[in-house]
Amino acid sequence: MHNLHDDTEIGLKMTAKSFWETQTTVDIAQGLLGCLLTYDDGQHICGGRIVETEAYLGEADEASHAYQSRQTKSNQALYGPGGSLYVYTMRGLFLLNIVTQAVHTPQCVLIRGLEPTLGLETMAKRRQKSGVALTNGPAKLTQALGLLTRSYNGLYWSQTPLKLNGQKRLLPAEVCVSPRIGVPNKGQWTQAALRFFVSGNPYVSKIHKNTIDYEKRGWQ
DNA sequence: CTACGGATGTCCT
DNA sequence: GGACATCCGTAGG
Repeated sequence: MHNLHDDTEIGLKMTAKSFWETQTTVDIAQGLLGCLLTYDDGQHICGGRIVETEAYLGEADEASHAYQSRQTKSNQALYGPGGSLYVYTMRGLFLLNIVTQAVHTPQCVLIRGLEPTLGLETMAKRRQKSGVALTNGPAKLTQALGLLTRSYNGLYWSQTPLKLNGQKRLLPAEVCVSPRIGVPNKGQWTQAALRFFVSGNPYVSKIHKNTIDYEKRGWQ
């Protein structure tokens, strides 16, 4: 993640195309940890710090929707430019990914966990839950944010009601790495260390309770 | 904590 | 028509 930290007298420049297209997807997945993500559904602005991500590595990756260059109407956005959104639905739920790399290189980062900082009441109302269950999963956080549409699928993130800010990024004290969640029977791609999370943060999905850092929540 | 079943859109035959 | 999917909630040990 070398060049993530370099231009950070003012933080990460996520509006720059080069942020998404000149670094590896793995570096971007790690670099997004600690960045602020918010969404305005027109009524309320909600959001928080990204605490968990996964990298999906395109044609070669058996877990990727673009495995073997698969191209369908619903995964088309993966083939777009870095920094555009890939919103995927499964079982009636919405999952938020950000495309990485240049056009026709269908890689992305899945946002899996958020530490809420903005609009907590609204998110609790939408989720009918409180505490970590607000945003400790990829479909939980889209429900909390109110991002329940695919209308921004394929658009560059800054042209949508979604905001990403790496300029006041919190730094993880330690980044943990593990296999991705929900990728069974895919050989080395099931095992691949492509999930990244803030060690000890309570909003990481499926975190072991005895590893939670209640004091600093994994931040420096 | 683990295990299962729900509920739903998309793709392919 | 059927299989399956980047999941979630809850029941039960």
